[in-house]
Amino acid sequence: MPPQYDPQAVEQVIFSRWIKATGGFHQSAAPNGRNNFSVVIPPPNVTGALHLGHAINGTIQDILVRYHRMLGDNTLWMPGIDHAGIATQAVVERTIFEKEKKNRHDLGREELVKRIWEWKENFGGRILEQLKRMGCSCDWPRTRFTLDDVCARAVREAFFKLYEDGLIFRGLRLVNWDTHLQTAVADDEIYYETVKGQMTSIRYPLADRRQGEPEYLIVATTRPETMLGDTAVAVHPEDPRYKQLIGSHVIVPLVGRTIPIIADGLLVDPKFGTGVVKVTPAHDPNDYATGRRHDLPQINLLTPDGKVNDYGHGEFRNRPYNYIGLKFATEARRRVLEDLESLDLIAEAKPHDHEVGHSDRSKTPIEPYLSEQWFVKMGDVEGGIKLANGRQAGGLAQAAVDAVKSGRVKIAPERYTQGYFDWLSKKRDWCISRQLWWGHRIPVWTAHGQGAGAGCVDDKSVMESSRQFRKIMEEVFGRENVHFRPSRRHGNTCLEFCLRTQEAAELMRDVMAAMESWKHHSEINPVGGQPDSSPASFATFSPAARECVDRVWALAGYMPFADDPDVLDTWFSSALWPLSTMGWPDAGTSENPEDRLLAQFYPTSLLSTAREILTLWVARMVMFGLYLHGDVPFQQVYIHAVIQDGQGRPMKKSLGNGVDPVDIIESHGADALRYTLASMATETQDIRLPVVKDQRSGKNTSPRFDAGRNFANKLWNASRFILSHVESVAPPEVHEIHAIAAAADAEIADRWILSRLNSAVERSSDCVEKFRFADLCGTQYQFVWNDLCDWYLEIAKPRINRRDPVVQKILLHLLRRTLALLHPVMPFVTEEIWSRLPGYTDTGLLLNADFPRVDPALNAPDVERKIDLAQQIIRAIRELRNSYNVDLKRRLEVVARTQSAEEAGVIRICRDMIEALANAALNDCGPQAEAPADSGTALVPGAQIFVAGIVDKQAEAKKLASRQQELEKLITGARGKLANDNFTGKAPAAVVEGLREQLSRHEAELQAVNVSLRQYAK
RNA sequence: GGGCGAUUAGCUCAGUUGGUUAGAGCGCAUGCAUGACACGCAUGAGGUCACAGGUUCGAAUCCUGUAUCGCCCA
Repeated sequence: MPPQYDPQAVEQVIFSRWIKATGGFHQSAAPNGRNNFSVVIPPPNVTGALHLGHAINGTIQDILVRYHRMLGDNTLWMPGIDHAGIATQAVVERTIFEKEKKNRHDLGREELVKRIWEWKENFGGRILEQLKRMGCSCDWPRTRFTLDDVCARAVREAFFKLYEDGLIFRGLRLVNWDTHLQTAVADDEIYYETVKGQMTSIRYPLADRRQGEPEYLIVATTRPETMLGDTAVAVHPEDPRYKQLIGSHVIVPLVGRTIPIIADGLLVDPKFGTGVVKVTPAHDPNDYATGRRHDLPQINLLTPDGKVNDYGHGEFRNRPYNYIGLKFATEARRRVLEDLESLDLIAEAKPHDHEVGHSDRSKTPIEPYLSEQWFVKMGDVEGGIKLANGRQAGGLAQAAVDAVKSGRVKIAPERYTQGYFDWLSKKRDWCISRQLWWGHRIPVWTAHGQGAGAGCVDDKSVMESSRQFRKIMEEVFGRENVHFRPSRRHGNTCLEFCLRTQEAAELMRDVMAAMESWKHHSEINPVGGQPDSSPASFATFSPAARECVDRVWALAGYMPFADDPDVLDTWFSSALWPLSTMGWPDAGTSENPEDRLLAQFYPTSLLSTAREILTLWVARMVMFGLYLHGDVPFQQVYIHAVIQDGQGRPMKKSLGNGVDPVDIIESHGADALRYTLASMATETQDIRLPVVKDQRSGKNTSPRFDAGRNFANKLWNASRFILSHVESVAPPEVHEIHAIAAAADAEIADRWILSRLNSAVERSSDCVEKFRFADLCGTQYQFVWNDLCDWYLEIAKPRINRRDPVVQKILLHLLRRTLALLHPVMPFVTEEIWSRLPGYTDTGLLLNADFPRVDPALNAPDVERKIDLAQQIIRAIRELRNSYNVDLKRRLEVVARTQSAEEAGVIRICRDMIEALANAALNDCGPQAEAPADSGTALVPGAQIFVAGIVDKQAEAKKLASRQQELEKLITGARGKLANDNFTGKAPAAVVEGLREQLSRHEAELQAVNVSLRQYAK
């Protein structure tokens, strides 16, 4: 073994050994009576690369998974990636544009989707390879992708069920619109930037001005172009300046529209600006809400690509104004301001910084945009909703609230539950449509046909008139696979339907094409309005599609079908992740044992994730889990901390302060990365990691990772040392270790280290169960570095060197247990050392070995106290040697004067170790031991140590005097406390007793100090 | 604006229901090529627990307020 652990030489070999031996950490779904432990990975973005957030979360999950695997549980860690709709499409569109100067419309939908799939196969999901380099023991053969067939099946089924139950609806709402990508984006996909703008005060003339009233109302805005869509101005109902104007009207300059002056206490702050606010319901969220309150018209001014639409014109003071086709926030704004200026309607214009939302994907400003979108209803429903287990809930959000309130889902750290409740209790409907091409298509079709609702004015008549059509469709697609309902699109009432399966969707596309081909045929072969025979191309369609079109044609003639162009929000498929990855809704319908995943591993045991998606993702998984499958998706949620740089800033590409975990794996090793990250994982919400630039590579790194590297190296060297002395030793059985510890002539150091190991094991298990990863690392560090290396190995060296068979057995036992103990945190180095144990064969991977168990028979608190005294004596002697600059090689002459015979007994038992580790000869020991002349002295609890021949009387006296003062202060304090009836009466007996004991110890020590002081004073 | 959190040694952090003289790692200082390890060994220095009040026999810990920083939701 080389004297330095070299991760690069080890990690890849070990990883392939694991993969080979376990089929890629594959966990069977066959029942076997053992406990189950399952985790689904928060699926990383397909475009993403590993960052420290993934690394810390991967480490945490792998620690838990490996721990449970070593406990013998059936352990499933489900890996996978997220198709990340907008992010991925944006990346690929950008690449294509850079290379070919083509945009998505040049390529067309089908071609773009094909290109994105190609990109995904070539470049996507590299993060999974990076997780493997970290040693993550996911069930790799089960890797899922949110857009694969299995996940798609779940998405369609979920959508269909929600649609059928009326929990999915279409509506006209204000959404965040990315004018560049031309899609709605979620709130969390927006970042805010301060933009230097202008606050413009504009005069709105009063329409029906009475005497004494002002000529104008002055309205301030940062977005003057939106005035073209104003449908009211608002004042505060109690504002004396305007109270009498409420109900009158003003004229919107440029467009000439007369709009009311309304009173709204929520929108208007009378102290801000002029106290008059323009209301543009279609272009501002607050105004939208105001518009709803007052039933104001909504005038949308935008085209999807961010230009002024046909509403952007008008007439004012007998002059036409036209802004159609101008870019909204730039060109139109400039023109509006110019026109207002020439009309002398600008009262004031001053610079104003304001926050403007930008799309995270296109980096362009977001426009609030009124558009038709699909929503999942979050709020309570009349009569409640039915969950898959038969229970009722008020609504989806309420079901998710109840699951946490009842404790079926626990969130750690607990404080995060409040945010979860706050968010869910708003019960805001969830906008699930995105105007993208990469994603799960919304499985809804609209039929605009004569027989299917044309001319119908209400829902009932639509359903009535379309009865025969519905019957045909139900017969063709299967009654359980299609659901109809009336729908309003662009003001018309028509019939829409949702199809349940992929097969049905494919058939529907065939039907649409067949319908078009027949239409074409009938146009060129008109025979009394209907063709006498089918078109030739008709034969290319499936029999089912042909049948459908034949029958529909016979019923109603040409009927156009439109499929919804939108795709679903990525979170919709993510919300199904624990279900879809385990095969829902198919699971349990076949004999295949692989089909039992859901039964075996759902609900999962734990979800580990970052706090910002507690609401967006976690809450939605709970909702869908309950609604679709009748059970929560996980029993425990663990929220890990966020890693920031040394100044407490988040790590961002733009700041250049990020550390790439792969760089750390290459420079320090995967175990060092894992250990360091785990040792920082406390309950805090932020972790600071000072970042420095590596001089040689120029890459960002952090000196913190040295801790992990050094620890792995320490373990390596301790193991190297032990292994070189146990080459032909058989692994000891537990009873042999018990016998050694229980023997009458047992070495105290052996009993001590076995007891220390025992408590390290106990604490480690406790830490893992309670997610105390930093404590876990601390416990293991202390055991390995301090107890094992600094003390035990040093104490045992003489016995090791004379090949004592007992110590060899202990050493091998310690090494085996230590490797197993550390394996969940540092899998590579431990597995590598394990493979070098005597008698190792390929069948016995540490990966599958038992995690150490607590062995109460080996607990020895009395022994630990004795060794503690010996350690203090050794330290005291070393300190004296050091402070007097005595050469390490010079053997010191030592006398120990103890408070009682008890301490003297302990010192005698530990005599060999004290003499060896302090390089001293213990000449006398006991309550009456005489201090040698000219000796230096040190105090330990229960004993005073004298070291002969190295005295500086003055220094010693000074040291003692300072201790004397300290002790006197402590003693006075303690006596005062004990004399206080308030204390003795109210404090717990144990505390009072503890103080008494301490006091008497201090008194005894003070006596010894005083005696010595008198001697030095001579 | 609402909520949550942080502030303890030069740095990064522990400190579990209030109870002995507040701990660790890194860094720093001094000494050491010692037959496992210099990615090491030994020893040491270093703290008004952000600030101001309060509760208590007793406060880093509980309460109130202030300051600074961060996060989440609007």
